Amino acid sequence: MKQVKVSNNVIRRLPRYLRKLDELSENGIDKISSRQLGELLGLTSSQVRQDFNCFGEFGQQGYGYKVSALREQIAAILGMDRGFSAILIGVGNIGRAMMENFCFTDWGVDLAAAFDIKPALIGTDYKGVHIYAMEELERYLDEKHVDIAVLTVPKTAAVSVTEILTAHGIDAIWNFTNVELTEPNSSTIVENVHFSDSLLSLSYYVAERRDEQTAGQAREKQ
Amino acid sequence: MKQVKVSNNVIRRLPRYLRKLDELSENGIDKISSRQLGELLGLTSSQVRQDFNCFGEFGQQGYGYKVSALREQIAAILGMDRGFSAILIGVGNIGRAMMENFCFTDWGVDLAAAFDIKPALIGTDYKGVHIYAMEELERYLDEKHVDIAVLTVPKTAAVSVTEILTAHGIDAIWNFTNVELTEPNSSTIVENVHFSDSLLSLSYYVAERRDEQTAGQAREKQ
DNA sequence: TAGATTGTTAATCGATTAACAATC
DNA sequence: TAGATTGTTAATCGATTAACAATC
Repeated sequence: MKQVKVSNNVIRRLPRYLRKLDELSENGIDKISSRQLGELLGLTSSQVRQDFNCFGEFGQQGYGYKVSALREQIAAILGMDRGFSAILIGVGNIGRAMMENFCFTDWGVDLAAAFDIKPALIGTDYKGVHIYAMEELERYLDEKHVDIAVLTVPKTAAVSVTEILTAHGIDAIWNFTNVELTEPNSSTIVENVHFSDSLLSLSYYVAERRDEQTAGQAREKQ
Repeated sequence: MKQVKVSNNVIRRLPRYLRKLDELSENGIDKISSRQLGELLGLTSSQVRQDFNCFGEFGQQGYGYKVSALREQIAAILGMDRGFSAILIGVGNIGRAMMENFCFTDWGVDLAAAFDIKPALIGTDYKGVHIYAMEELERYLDEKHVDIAVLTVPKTAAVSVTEILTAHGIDAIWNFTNVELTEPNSSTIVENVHFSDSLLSLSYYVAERRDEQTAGQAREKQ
Protein backbone atom coordinates (compact mmCIF):
# COMPACT_ATOMS: atom_id res chain seq x y z
CA MET A 1 0.00 0.00 0.00
CA LYS A 2 1.17 3.49 -0.86
CA GLN A 3 -0.49 5.58 1.83
CA VAL A 4 0.77 9.13 1.56
CA LYS A 5 -1.84 11.06 3.48
CA VAL A 6 -5.30 10.22 2.35
CA SER A 7 -7.97 12.89 2.61
CA ASN A 8 -10.98 12.42 4.82
CA ASN A 9 -13.25 12.65 1.77
CA VAL A 10 -11.65 9.53 0.34
CA ILE A 11 -11.93 7.65 3.63
CA ARG A 12 -15.64 8.48 3.88
CA ARG A 13 -16.22 7.04 0.43
CA LEU A 14 -14.49 3.72 1.16
CA PRO A 15 -17.33 2.27 3.25
CA ARG A 16 -19.74 3.15 0.45
CA TYR A 17 -17.62 1.27 -2.06
CA LEU A 18 -17.50 -1.64 0.36
CA ARG A 19 -21.26 -1.83 0.77
CA LYS A 20 -21.84 -1.57 -2.95
CA LEU A 21 -19.27 -4.30 -3.64
CA ASP A 22 -20.96 -6.55 -1.09
CA GLU A 23 -24.23 -5.94 -2.87
CA LEU A 24 -22.68 -6.79 -6.23
CA SER A 25 -21.23 -9.99 -4.77
CA GLU A 26 -24.64 -11.00 -3.48
CA ASN A 27 -26.02 -10.52 -6.97
CA GLY A 28 -23.31 -12.76 -8.40
CA ILE A 29 -21.41 -9.99 -10.19
CA ASP A 30 -17.67 -10.63 -10.00
CA LYS A 31 -16.23 -7.94 -12.25
CA ILE A 32 -16.77 -4.18 -12.46
CA SER A 33 -15.24 -1.17 -14.16
CA SER A 34 -14.59 2.17 -12.52
CA ARG A 35 -17.25 3.68 -14.77
CA GLN A 36 -19.92 1.19 -13.71
CA LEU A 37 -19.06 1.46 -10.02
CA GLY A 38 -19.06 5.23 -10.28
CA GLU A 39 -22.49 5.26 -11.88
CA LEU A 40 -23.89 3.09 -9.10
CA LEU A 41 -22.63 5.52 -6.47
CA GLY A 42 -23.05 8.80 -8.31
CA LEU A 43 -19.32 9.36 -8.78
CA THR A 44 -17.15 9.85 -11.87
CA SER A 45 -14.94 7.02 -13.03
CA SER A 46 -11.94 9.30 -12.54
CA GLN A 47 -12.78 9.77 -8.91
CA VAL A 48 -13.19 6.05 -8.35
CA ARG A 49 -9.78 5.35 -9.87
CA GLN A 50 -8.14 8.22 -8.01
CA ASP A 51 -9.58 6.96 -4.74
CA PHE A 52 -8.23 3.46 -5.24
CA ASN A 53 -4.88 4.73 -6.40
CA CYS A 54 -4.34 6.29 -3.01
CA PHE A 55 -3.66 2.79 -1.78
CA GLY A 56 -2.17 0.93 -4.70
CA GLU A 57 -3.10 -0.76 -7.94
CA PHE A 58 -6.20 -2.86 -7.48
CA GLY A 59 -7.40 -3.24 -11.04
CA GLN A 60 -6.38 -4.79 -14.26
CA GLN A 61 -5.97 -2.63 -17.33
CA GLY A 62 -8.42 -3.41 -20.08
CA TYR A 63 -10.48 -5.56 -17.71
CA GLY A 64 -11.60 -3.65 -14.63
CA TYR A 65 -11.73 -4.70 -11.00
CA LYS A 66 -12.45 -8.10 -9.55
CA VAL A 67 -15.29 -7.47 -7.10
CA SER A 68 -14.16 -9.91 -4.39
CA ALA A 69 -10.50 -8.88 -4.51
CA LEU A 70 -11.35 -5.19 -4.45
CA ARG A 71 -13.72 -5.79 -1.56
CA GLU A 72 -10.99 -7.48 0.46
CA GLN A 73 -8.50 -4.70 -0.28
CA ILE A 74 -10.91 -2.04 0.91
CA ALA A 75 -11.85 -4.09 3.97
CA ALA A 76 -8.15 -4.33 4.84
CA ILE A 77 -7.62 -0.60 4.37
CA LEU A 78 -10.53 0.09 6.70
CA GLY A 79 -8.99 -2.14 9.34
CA MET A 80 -11.75 -4.74 9.22
CA ASP A 81 -9.29 -7.62 9.45
CA ARG A 82 -7.45 -6.35 12.49
CA GLY A 83 -9.78 -7.81 15.06
CA PHE A 84 -10.48 -4.54 16.81
CA SER A 85 -12.32 -4.92 20.07
CA ALA A 86 -15.00 -2.64 21.42
CA ILE A 87 -16.94 -2.06 24.59
CA LEU A 88 -20.31 -0.35 24.84
CA ILE A 89 -21.02 2.04 27.65
CA GLY A 90 -24.62 2.78 28.52
CA VAL A 91 -27.20 0.06 27.87
CA GLY A 92 -30.15 2.43 27.42
CA ASN A 93 -32.35 2.59 24.34
CA ILE A 94 -29.64 3.51 21.89
CA GLY A 95 -27.19 1.13 23.51
CA ARG A 96 -29.67 -1.72 23.32
CA ALA A 97 -30.62 -0.82 19.75
CA MET A 98 -26.97 -1.02 18.76
CA MET A 99 -26.39 -4.30 20.60
CA GLU A 100 -29.48 -5.83 19.10
CA ASN A 101 -29.49 -4.53 15.54
CA PHE A 102 -25.99 -3.52 14.68
CA CYS A 103 -23.84 -6.45 13.72
CA PHE A 104 -20.39 -5.39 14.89
CA THR A 105 -18.75 -8.58 13.62
CA ASP A 106 -19.97 -7.83 10.08
CA TRP A 107 -17.58 -4.88 10.16
CA GLY A 108 -14.72 -6.73 11.79
CA VAL A 109 -15.28 -5.43 15.30
CA ASP A 110 -15.72 -7.63 18.36
CA LEU A 111 -18.11 -6.20 20.94
CA ALA A 112 -16.54 -7.70 24.05
CA ALA A 113 -18.46 -6.14 26.92
CA ALA A 114 -21.04 -3.60 27.98
CA PHE A 115 -21.29 -1.37 31.04
CA ASP A 116 -24.20 0.26 32.85
CA ILE A 117 -25.18 1.62 36.23
CA LYS A 118 -28.64 0.02 36.40
CA PRO A 119 -28.58 -2.82 38.97
CA ALA A 120 -31.17 -4.87 37.06
CA LEU A 121 -28.85 -5.04 34.06
CA ILE A 122 -25.54 -5.63 35.80
CA GLY A 123 -24.34 -9.21 35.61
CA THR A 124 -26.76 -10.18 32.88
CA ASP A 125 -25.99 -11.04 29.28
CA TYR A 126 -27.65 -9.22 26.41
CA LYS A 127 -27.30 -10.61 22.90
CA GLY A 128 -24.32 -12.62 24.08
CA VAL A 129 -22.54 -9.64 25.59
CA HIS A 130 -21.94 -9.44 29.33
CA ILE A 131 -23.05 -6.27 31.11
CA TYR A 132 -20.69 -5.10 33.84
CA ALA A 133 -21.18 -2.49 36.53
CA MET A 134 -19.80 0.92 35.69
CA GLU A 135 -17.43 0.65 38.67
CA GLU A 136 -15.69 -2.22 36.94
CA LEU A 137 -14.91 -0.13 33.86
CA GLU A 138 -11.50 1.14 34.96
CA ARG A 139 -10.27 -2.29 36.01
CA TYR A 140 -11.55 -3.79 32.76
CA LEU A 141 -9.71 -1.18 30.73
CA ASP A 142 -6.50 -1.85 32.62
CA GLU A 143 -6.73 -5.62 32.25
CA LYS A 144 -8.06 -6.04 28.72
CA HIS A 145 -7.07 -4.42 25.49
CA VAL A 146 -9.89 -2.30 24.12
CA ASP A 147 -9.65 -0.43 20.82
CA ILE A 148 -12.98 1.35 20.57
CA ALA A 149 -15.47 2.62 23.17
CA VAL A 150 -19.05 2.95 21.99
CA LEU A 151 -20.47 5.80 24.02
CA THR A 152 -24.23 5.49 24.43
CA VAL A 153 -24.63 7.02 27.88
CA PRO A 154 -27.00 9.93 28.60
CA LYS A 155 -25.72 13.37 27.68
CA THR A 156 -24.98 14.24 31.31
CA ALA A 157 -22.56 11.34 31.76
CA ALA A 158 -20.70 11.87 28.47
CA VAL A 159 -17.84 14.01 29.70
CA SER A 160 -17.07 12.14 32.92
CA VAL A 161 -17.07 8.75 31.17
CA THR A 162 -14.86 10.13 28.43
CA GLU A 163 -12.35 11.26 31.03
CA ILE A 164 -12.18 7.76 32.48
CA LEU A 165 -11.76 6.26 29.02
CA THR A 166 -8.95 8.52 27.91
CA ALA A 167 -7.20 8.28 31.28
CA HIS A 168 -7.05 4.51 30.81
CA GLY A 169 -5.65 4.62 27.32
CA ILE A 170 -8.70 4.35 25.08
CA ASP A 171 -7.93 6.27 21.94
CA ALA A 172 -11.07 5.82 19.89
CA ILE A 173 -14.60 6.78 20.87
CA TRP A 174 -17.72 6.22 18.81
CA ASN A 175 -19.84 8.96 20.27
CA PHE A 176 -23.64 8.72 20.22
CA THR A 177 -24.23 11.35 22.88
CA ASN A 178 -25.18 14.66 21.37
CA VAL A 179 -22.14 16.25 23.01
CA GLU A 180 -19.21 17.50 20.94
CA LEU A 181 -16.31 15.46 22.30
CA THR A 182 -13.78 16.51 19.70
CA GLU A 183 -11.54 18.53 21.96
CA PRO A 184 -8.99 20.40 19.85
CA ASN A 185 -6.18 19.47 22.25
CA SER A 186 -7.06 15.82 22.83
CA SER A 187 -5.40 13.08 20.82
CA THR A 188 -8.40 10.76 21.08
CA ILE A 189 -9.96 9.70 17.80
CA VAL A 190 -13.63 10.60 18.01
CA GLU A 191 -16.35 9.70 15.55
CA ASN A 192 -19.49 11.65 16.33
CA VAL A 193 -22.93 10.37 15.41
CA HIS A 194 -25.00 13.51 15.70
CA PHE A 195 -28.59 12.64 14.87
CA SER A 196 -29.65 16.25 15.22
CA ASP A 197 -27.07 17.44 12.68
CA SER A 198 -28.30 14.82 10.28
CA LEU A 199 -31.96 15.78 10.73
CA LEU A 200 -31.22 19.48 10.42
CA SER A 201 -29.35 19.00 7.15
CA LEU A 202 -32.37 17.15 5.84
CA SER A 203 -34.63 19.89 7.19
CA TYR A 204 -32.58 22.49 5.33
CA TYR A 205 -33.03 20.73 2.01
CA VAL A 206 -36.75 20.28 2.63
CA ALA A 207 -37.05 24.00 3.39
CA GLU A 208 -35.12 24.80 0.22
CA ARG A 209 -37.45 22.64 -1.84
CA ARG A 210 -40.54 24.21 -0.30
CA ASP A 211 -39.18 27.63 -1.23
CA GLU A 212 -38.58 26.49 -4.78
CA GLN A 213 -42.13 25.15 -4.96
CA THR A 214 -43.54 28.42 -3.65
CA ALA A 215 -41.45 30.39 -6.11
CA GLY A 216 -42.67 28.14 -8.92
CA GLN A 217 -46.30 28.72 -7.97
CA ALA A 218 -45.73 32.47 -7.78
CA ARG A 219 -44.35 32.44 -11.31
CA GLU A 220 -47.32 30.46 -12.58
CA LYS A 221 -49.77 32.97 -11.18
CA GLN A 222 -48.30 35.83 -13.16
CA MET B 1 -31.32 36.14 2.77
CA LYS B 2 -29.00 35.97 -0.20
CA GLN B 3 -29.03 32.28 -1.02
CA VAL B 4 -27.11 31.75 -4.22
CA LYS B 5 -26.37 28.05 -4.10
CA VAL B 6 -24.84 27.04 -0.84
CA SER B 7 -22.44 24.11 -0.81
CA ASN B 8 -23.21 20.99 1.15
CA ASN B 9 -20.09 21.56 3.25
CA VAL B 10 -21.54 24.81 4.54
CA ILE B 11 -24.93 23.23 5.27
CA ARG B 12 -23.25 20.45 7.28
CA ARG B 13 -21.48 23.03 9.43
CA LEU B 14 -24.63 24.99 10.28
CA PRO B 15 -25.97 22.47 12.82
CA ARG B 16 -22.58 22.50 14.53
CA TYR B 17 -22.72 26.28 14.85
CA LEU B 18 -26.23 25.96 16.19
CA ARG B 19 -25.29 23.47 18.88
CA LYS B 20 -22.30 25.52 19.95
CA LEU B 21 -24.39 28.69 20.12
CA ASP B 22 -26.95 26.90 22.27
CA GLU B 23 -24.15 25.85 24.56
CA LEU B 24 -22.83 29.41 24.76
CA SER B 25 -26.33 30.67 25.57
CA GLU B 26 -26.64 28.15 28.38
CA ASN B 27 -23.39 29.45 29.79
CA GLY B 28 -24.70 33.01 29.69
CA ILE B 29 -22.45 34.19 26.87
CA ASP B 30 -24.31 36.60 24.60
CA LYS B 31 -21.59 37.86 22.28
CA ILE B 32 -18.98 36.09 20.18
CA SER B 33 -16.49 36.88 17.44
CA SER B 34 -15.85 34.76 14.37
CA ARG B 35 -12.39 34.02 15.72
CA GLN B 36 -13.68 32.73 19.07
CA LEU B 37 -16.45 30.67 17.47
CA GLY B 38 -13.98 29.25 14.99
CA GLU B 39 -11.59 28.23 17.74
CA LEU B 40 -14.37 26.42 19.58
CA LEU B 41 -15.21 24.40 16.48
CA GLY B 42 -11.76 23.98 14.97
CA LEU B 43 -12.41 26.35 12.06
CA THR B 44 -10.72 29.53 10.87
CA SER B 45 -12.42 32.85 11.47
CA SER B 46 -12.47 33.38 7.71
CA GLN B 47 -14.45 30.24 7.20
CA VAL B 48 -16.95 31.18 9.88
CA ARG B 49 -17.54 34.58 8.27
CA GLN B 50 -17.70 33.11 4.77
CA ASP B 51 -20.26 30.58 5.91
CA PHE B 52 -22.53 33.20 7.44
CA ASN B 53 -22.12 35.50 4.46
CA CYS B 54 -23.77 32.89 2.29
CA PHE B 55 -27.02 33.94 3.91
CA GLY B 56 -26.62 37.61 4.74
CA GLU B 57 -25.01 39.93 7.23
CA PHE B 58 -25.51 38.61 10.74
CA GLY B 59 -22.78 40.43 12.63
CA GLN B 60 -21.81 43.89 13.64
CA GLN B 61 -18.46 45.28 12.57
CA GLY B 62 -16.11 45.97 15.44
CA TYR B 63 -18.35 44.02 17.81
CA GLY B 64 -18.96 40.48 16.65
CA TYR B 65 -22.13 38.38 16.64
CA LYS B 66 -24.97 38.42 19.13
CA VAL B 67 -25.31 34.78 20.18
CA SER B 68 -29.10 34.67 20.43
CA ALA B 69 -29.71 36.55 17.17
CA LEU B 70 -27.21 34.42 15.28
CA ARG B 71 -28.75 31.29 16.73
CA GLU B 72 -32.20 32.31 15.50
CA GLN B 73 -30.90 33.15 12.04
CA ILE B 74 -29.25 29.76 11.67
CA ALA B 75 -32.32 28.00 13.05
CA ALA B 76 -34.42 29.77 10.41
CA ILE B 77 -32.00 28.82 7.62
CA LEU B 78 -32.19 25.19 8.72
CA GLY B 79 -35.99 25.31 8.56
CA MET B 80 -36.47 24.79 12.28
CA ASP B 81 -39.28 27.36 12.44
CA ARG B 82 -41.33 25.89 9.62
CA GLY B 83 -43.20 23.34 11.69
CA PHE B 84 -42.19 20.38 9.59
CA SER B 85 -44.07 17.23 10.44
CA ALA B 86 -42.65 13.72 10.51
CA ILE B 87 -43.85 10.17 10.80
CA LEU B 88 -41.78 7.24 11.98
CA ILE B 89 -42.05 3.90 10.26
CA GLY B 90 -40.92 0.80 12.12
CA VAL B 91 -41.17 0.82 15.91
CA GLY B 92 -38.36 -1.67 16.51
CA ASN B 93 -35.29 -1.00 18.60
CA ILE B 94 -33.98 1.92 16.62
CA GLY B 95 -37.45 3.32 16.13
CA ARG B 96 -38.16 3.14 19.85
CA ALA B 97 -34.75 4.58 20.69
CA MET B 98 -35.48 7.56 18.47
CA MET B 99 -38.98 8.05 19.87
CA GLU B 100 -37.74 7.82 23.42
CA ASN B 101 -34.43 9.67 23.32
CA PHE B 102 -34.47 11.94 20.35
CA CYS B 103 -36.36 15.14 21.02
CA PHE B 104 -37.77 16.00 17.60
CA THR B 105 -39.39 19.20 18.86
CA ASP B 106 -36.00 20.52 19.98
CA TRP B 107 -35.14 20.68 16.30
CA GLY B 108 -38.44 22.09 15.16
CA VAL B 109 -39.92 18.84 13.91
CA ASP B 110 -43.27 17.45 15.04
CA LEU B 111 -43.36 13.66 15.22
CA ALA B 112 -47.05 13.16 14.43
CA ALA B 113 -47.43 9.40 14.12
CA ALA B 114 -45.70 6.05 14.00
CA PHE B 115 -46.42 2.89 12.01
CA ASP B 116 -45.65 -0.77 12.57
CA ILE B 117 -46.87 -4.23 11.64
CA LYS B 118 -46.72 -5.77 15.11
CA PRO B 119 -50.30 -6.27 16.43
CA ALA B 120 -49.24 -5.70 20.04
CA LEU B 121 -48.05 -2.20 19.18
CA ILE B 122 -50.83 -1.09 16.85
CA GLY B 123 -53.32 1.26 18.45
CA THR B 124 -51.11 2.04 21.41
CA ASP B 125 -49.36 5.31 22.22
CA TYR B 126 -45.62 5.46 22.81
CA LYS B 127 -44.12 8.61 24.27
CA GLY B 128 -47.25 10.47 23.24
CA VAL B 129 -47.14 9.27 19.65
CA HIS B 130 -49.89 7.05 18.28
CA ILE B 131 -48.82 3.84 16.54
CA TYR B 132 -50.88 2.95 13.50
CA ALA B 133 -51.04 -0.26 11.51
CA MET B 134 -48.86 -0.30 8.41
CA GLU B 135 -51.99 -0.75 6.28
CA GLU B 136 -53.13 2.69 7.34
CA LEU B 137 -49.97 4.35 6.06
CA GLU B 138 -51.22 5.15 2.56
CA ARG B 139 -54.48 6.64 3.77
CA TYR B 140 -52.63 8.68 6.38
CA LEU B 141 -50.27 10.07 3.78
CA ASP B 142 -53.19 11.04 1.53
CA GLU B 143 -55.12 12.73 4.33
CA LYS B 144 -52.40 14.47 6.32
CA HIS B 145 -49.48 16.56 5.22
CA VAL B 146 -46.20 14.87 6.09
CA ASP B 147 -42.82 16.45 5.37
CA ILE B 148 -40.37 13.83 6.58
CA ALA B 149 -40.53 10.05 6.93
CA VAL B 150 -38.20 8.52 9.49
CA LEU B 151 -37.39 5.10 8.13
CA THR B 152 -36.52 2.65 10.92
CA VAL B 153 -37.87 -0.56 9.40
CA PRO B 154 -35.78 -3.70 8.96
CA LYS B 155 -33.51 -3.76 5.93
CA THR B 156 -35.81 -6.12 4.05
CA ALA B 157 -38.76 -3.73 4.20
CA ALA B 158 -36.81 -0.62 3.23
CA VAL B 159 -37.40 -0.61 -0.50
CA SER B 160 -41.09 -1.51 -0.46
CA VAL B 161 -41.90 1.09 2.20
CA THR B 162 -39.93 3.70 0.29
CA GLU B 163 -41.98 3.01 -2.81
CA ILE B 164 -45.19 3.62 -0.88
CA LEU B 165 -43.80 6.82 0.59
CA THR B 166 -42.65 8.33 -2.69
CA ALA B 167 -45.83 7.23 -4.48
CA HIS B 168 -47.82 9.22 -1.95
CA GLY B 169 -45.81 12.39 -2.27
CA ILE B 170 -43.28 12.15 0.54
CA ASP B 171 -40.17 13.92 -0.60
CA ALA B 172 -37.86 13.59 2.36
CA ILE B 173 -36.68 10.37 4.00
CA TRP B 174 -34.43 10.10 7.03
CA ASN B 175 -33.06 6.67 6.37
CA PHE B 176 -31.78 4.49 9.24
CA THR B 177 -31.85 1.23 7.29
CA ASN B 178 -28.44 0.28 6.04
CA VAL B 179 -29.74 0.36 2.48
CA GLU B 180 -28.57 3.01 0.04
CA LEU B 181 -31.81 4.72 -0.93
CA THR B 182 -30.25 7.56 -2.87
CA GLU B 183 -31.44 6.54 -6.31
CA PRO B 184 -29.72 8.70 -8.90
CA ASN B 185 -33.00 9.21 -10.78
CA SER B 186 -35.30 9.82 -7.82
CA SER B 187 -36.14 13.35 -6.72
CA THR B 188 -36.65 12.33 -3.11
CA ILE B 189 -34.41 14.03 -0.58
CA VAL B 190 -32.70 11.27 1.38
CA GLU B 191 -30.52 11.65 4.44
CA ASN B 192 -28.76 8.38 5.17
CA VAL B 193 -27.64 7.45 8.66
CA HIS B 194 -25.18 4.69 7.95
CA PHE B 195 -23.82 3.43 11.25
CA SER B 196 -21.48 1.05 9.50
CA ASP B 197 -19.91 3.81 7.43
CA SER B 198 -19.36 5.78 10.58
CA LEU B 199 -17.77 2.85 12.42
CA LEU B 200 -15.58 1.95 9.47
CA SER B 201 -14.22 5.49 9.19
CA LEU B 202 -13.35 5.31 12.85
CA SER B 203 -11.81 1.89 12.31
CA TYR B 204 -9.64 3.29 9.53
CA TYR B 205 -8.21 6.00 11.76
CA VAL B 206 -7.58 3.51 14.55
CA ALA B 207 -5.74 1.24 12.11
CA GLU B 208 -3.71 4.22 10.88
CA ARG B 209 -2.74 5.11 14.44
CA ARG B 210 -1.75 1.52 15.23
CA ASP B 211 0.49 1.53 12.16
CA GLU B 212 2.10 4.76 13.30
CA GLN B 213 2.69 3.29 16.74
CA THR B 214 4.26 0.17 15.26
CA ALA B 215 6.46 2.28 13.01
CA GLY B 216 7.48 4.39 15.99
CA GLN B 217 8.46 1.31 17.99
CA ALA B 218 10.45 -0.04 15.06
CA ARG B 219 12.39 3.20 14.87
CA GLU B 220 13.09 3.11 18.60
CA LYS B 221 14.55 -0.37 18.34
CA GLN B 222 17.18 0.70 15.82
C1' DT C 1 -11.03 58.88 18.17
C1' DA C 2 -8.66 54.28 18.39
C1' DG C 3 -9.42 49.48 18.46
C1' DA C 4 -11.83 45.72 17.03
C1' DT C 5 -14.12 42.91 13.98
C1' DT C 6 -17.07 42.33 10.22
C1' DG C 7 -18.12 41.78 5.13
C1' DT C 8 -15.96 40.86 0.95
C1' DT C 9 -12.47 40.47 -2.53
C1' DA C 10 -8.18 38.21 -3.91
C1' DA C 11 -4.85 34.41 -3.34
C1' DT C 12 -4.01 29.85 -2.24
C1' DC C 13 -4.77 25.36 -1.65
C1' DG C 14 -6.82 20.93 -2.41
C1' DA C 15 -10.12 17.98 -4.59
C1' DT C 16 -12.37 16.58 -8.70
C1' DT C 17 -12.42 15.90 -13.56
C1' DA C 18 -10.31 15.26 -18.04
C1' DA C 19 -7.03 13.24 -20.86
C1' DC C 20 -4.08 9.81 -22.45
C1' DA C 21 -0.22 6.61 -22.47
C1' DA C 22 0.42 1.99 -20.70
C1' DT C 23 -1.11 -2.55 -20.94
C1' DC C 24 -4.13 -6.41 -20.31
C1' DT D 1 -4.27 -7.59 -32.94
C1' DA D 2 -8.09 -4.39 -31.59
C1' DG D 3 -10.82 -2.87 -27.85
C1' DA D 4 -11.24 -1.79 -23.30
C1' DT D 5 -9.96 0.04 -19.12
C1' DT D 6 -6.61 1.03 -15.83
C1' DG D 7 -2.99 4.06 -13.61
C1' DT D 8 -1.34 8.56 -13.62
C1' DT D 9 -0.38 13.20 -15.08
C1' DA D 10 -2.34 17.66 -16.27
C1' DA D 11 -6.24 20.89 -16.21
C1' DT D 12 -10.11 22.61 -13.97
C1' DC D 13 -12.98 23.64 -10.53
C1' DG D 14 -14.41 24.77 -5.95
C1' DA D 15 -13.47 25.48 -1.17
C1' DT D 16 -10.60 27.48 2.26
C1' DT D 17 -7.56 30.97 3.80
C1' DA D 18 -5.52 35.56 3.72
C1' DA D 19 -5.95 40.31 3.42
C1' DC D 20 -7.96 44.60 4.00
C1' DA D 21 -11.27 48.33 3.43
C1' DA D 22 -15.57 49.47 5.68
C1' DT D 23 -17.60 50.62 9.87
C1' DC D 24 -19.32 49.98 14.45
